[in-house]
Amino acid sequence: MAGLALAGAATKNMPGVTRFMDTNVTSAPVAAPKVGTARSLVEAAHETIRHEILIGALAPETKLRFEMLRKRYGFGASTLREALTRLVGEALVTSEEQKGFRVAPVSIEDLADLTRTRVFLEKEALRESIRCGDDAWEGRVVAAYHRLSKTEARLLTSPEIPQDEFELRNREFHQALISACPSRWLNHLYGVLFQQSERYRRISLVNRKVSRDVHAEHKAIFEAALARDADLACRVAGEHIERTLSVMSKVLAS
Amino acid sequence: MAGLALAGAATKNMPGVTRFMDTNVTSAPVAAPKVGTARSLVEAAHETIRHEILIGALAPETKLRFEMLRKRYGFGASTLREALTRLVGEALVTSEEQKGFRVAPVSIEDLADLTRTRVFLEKEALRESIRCGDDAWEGRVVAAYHRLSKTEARLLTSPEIPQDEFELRNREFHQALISACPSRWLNHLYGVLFQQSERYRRISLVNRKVSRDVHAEHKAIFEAALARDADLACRVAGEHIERTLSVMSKVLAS
DNA sequence: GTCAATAATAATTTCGAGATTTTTGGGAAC
DNA sequence: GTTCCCAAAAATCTCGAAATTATTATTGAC
Repeated sequence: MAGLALAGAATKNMPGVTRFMDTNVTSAPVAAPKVGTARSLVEAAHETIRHEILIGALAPETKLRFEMLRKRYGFGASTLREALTRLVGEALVTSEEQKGFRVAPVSIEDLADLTRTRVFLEKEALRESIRCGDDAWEGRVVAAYHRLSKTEARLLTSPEIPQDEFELRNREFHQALISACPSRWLNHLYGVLFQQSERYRRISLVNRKVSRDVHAEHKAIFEAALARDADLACRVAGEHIERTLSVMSKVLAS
Repeated sequence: MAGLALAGAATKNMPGVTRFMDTNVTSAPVAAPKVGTARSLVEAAHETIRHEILIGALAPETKLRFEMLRKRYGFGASTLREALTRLVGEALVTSEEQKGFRVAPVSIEDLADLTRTRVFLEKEALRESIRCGDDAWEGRVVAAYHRLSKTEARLLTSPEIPQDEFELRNREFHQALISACPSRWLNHLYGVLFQQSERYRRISLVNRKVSRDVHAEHKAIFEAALARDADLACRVAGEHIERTLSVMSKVLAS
């Protein structure tokens, strides 16, 4: 019964790894991790749909019908349901009882509120991080800044391709900056807001180049943080975020 | 087929309302809402388990096995799964892939961090609320304060019974205070933290009387808010929360 | 006696079917 | 022309079973 189960049921329970390679029956345990390193189908579905929402492939307020999602991604109803529930917790999806799920709406008002709140949290977290940061923290910041700079330089020459990579490096840099803040809750809440901002950035910057000198802004934050000048770092970081808001608002309004 | 479905399947899909009254077959649409006004079984399960966690009936770090939950509450596996996923989003439950769900742990460190962060958010929200509050806001605050005072008075004479009611009034009062804050995000994040605090309060105060004069503290916040003295209100509210922390920490440490 | 390998057990994860609710569209009454 | 009602269709919600994974118990070797 073991052999039977292995062959026929690989597509039943196992995560994306096995699910996406069902052409032959070989039990090769090799990795074909279409979606990161998901350890369950729910996690794979969660990551997939989250990504689709973040990049705008699933537009705001799109009705998320199970039939559509089933055909598009191949997950079962219960799996999709739980993945969507997770996304509701991250405020990327809204749900109304008996009426299903929708991609969370966007608006200029929400973006302004989100940005304001994010600046409020980031300033506090950054101040604490600068106060508490040790050598390991400095190392993380330097490393993240270096990787971000590389990606930014690459964007100048081949601007279109590595949008996902830029988002990743950008998030890593910002999270490295506040990673020495000892408050778990502040970190957690900031993460939620940052992801929301990421979505607005992706929606706004579809097929657009970054016009202003983002690299210079990152450099200013980086240097202020390493110099342990909390006041300066907070001011520069706040201006950085609000300048981003300004650009995004204009795009959204158009 | 309609009649058949109505009789036999009342326990299948409908929310707690019908689920908990399956003795007779009358189609009386009356309400017997055991769990609030849940519109689906998932919502009923969510509210039920959340309440059990908040009051400590499900102790921190308890393993939440589906078999146990199924027998205890009568919900199906998928329903329970989604309810637990919602609770993960509220940080009342933790989950580890392939290893199931647990009631979120508690610790003095987490309580301290939670309280600090909550004070940080509450001060900002309260300041904004006082700045933007109109007559309707004042009305809500007066009403909530009045109801809370009544409940507090009742607690002095019959201290044990209405713990749930006190929590409800207390939450309504605190949320009324910041309800004029125009930031949806600040309100949302504050709600998450407040619920966490509620849990610590309930765990700490099991079978204990409130020793200090909580009513006087509420009164001070109330008067400062209505006087539109933001600085005073923030200071008093912060002291109120931190005094609560002090009591809870001692209980938790014992 | 300890440790590793293996079988048995228990728990989680996933899917598909069945049931209910919501939505939609046509038709009659006013 | 508008409104209301009812039937049909589509979508959501729920459950139980099947399958995989994790955990525990047992056996054998060193």
